[in-house]
Amino acid sequence: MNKSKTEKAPSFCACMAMRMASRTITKIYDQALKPSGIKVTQFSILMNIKTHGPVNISTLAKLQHLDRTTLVRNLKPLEIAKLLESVPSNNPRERQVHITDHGLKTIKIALPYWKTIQRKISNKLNLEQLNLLESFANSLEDVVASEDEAISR
Amino acid sequence: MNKSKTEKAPSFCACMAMRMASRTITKIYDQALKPSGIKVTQFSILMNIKTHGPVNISTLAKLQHLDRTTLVRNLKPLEIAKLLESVPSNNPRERQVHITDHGLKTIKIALPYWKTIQRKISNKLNLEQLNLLESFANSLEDVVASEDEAISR
DNA sequence: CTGCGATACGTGTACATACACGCTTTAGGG
DNA sequence: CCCTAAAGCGTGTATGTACACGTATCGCAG
Repeated sequence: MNKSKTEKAPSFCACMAMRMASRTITKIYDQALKPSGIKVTQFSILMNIKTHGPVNISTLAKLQHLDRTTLVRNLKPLEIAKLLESVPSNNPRERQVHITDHGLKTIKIALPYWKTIQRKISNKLNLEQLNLLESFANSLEDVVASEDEAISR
Repeated sequence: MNKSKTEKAPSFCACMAMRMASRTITKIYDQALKPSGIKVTQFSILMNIKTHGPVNISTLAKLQHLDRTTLVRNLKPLEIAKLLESVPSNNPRERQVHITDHGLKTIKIALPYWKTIQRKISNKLNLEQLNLLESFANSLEDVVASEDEAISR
């Protein structure tokens, strides 16, 4: 309490704070979405595909700022559950992922639950904080970019 | 841009924004820590054990706001790498986890890399944002608590 | 002493995440 | 036409994450 500044053993880690917050909020959303049978990550994928029509996997990964190979794995359970389909396209080296009727139905079920928890969270954290979250992520992207430059240089 | 308010199709999801930011910042930290051979999650565990002396697993999990069973898995690679040890204690139902010399050495190597990236991030995002991150996580904990009440009631 | 709730731990299962690698195909320069 | 760079995809491996379940021990009420 009486340490002036700049000293202090390192304890607070921005990354771990972020991860902690991520874990916590994920648990909240997953809990809220439970009646729909899908998790928030899956809900997000379905919404993205619904919005951006049939897309190939790489594009979808970029949309979600997600590693492509991660997305490939994440699609698996959704395909098995018949919530979406991935079919070969004209270009034989790419596959088009599109949502099924079952997927649309599931979204319709999940949406009210999502809205409710989204509202609850938005009340708890004010809007500035939420917007800040986006700018936060964007700022971080910048850091990544500059790191990449440093490497390729 | 000209939509007044309250309308707008749902697109921004607080949870997914958080997860995205978490993925991004994790990648940055892991990249920075690469020369030390450990990831930021592992660095965090080692630091916690070093700071809080030998602790049992449940306590450590609470410290990290992490599910206990998750921590059990996360300890595995660290034990295999001999960075820490988990030994039975007087109380036969609990194990004491303590850091090894090799673990201490690894921390010493990793620390400067951690400090550098932490500083870089702190410059990019101002301090208020970082503090806000903590309050953010705490606010979320409140939501979890109230949800739990709602269930047990 | 017996039984029961609370404490502490681990595993099975399933999903999320990303890096290293390898494969196929396409487009374009020579 | 050939060859190479780039685009697109998937898998092996390893870690992170949490829930459901089961096991063992302790402390204590009766």
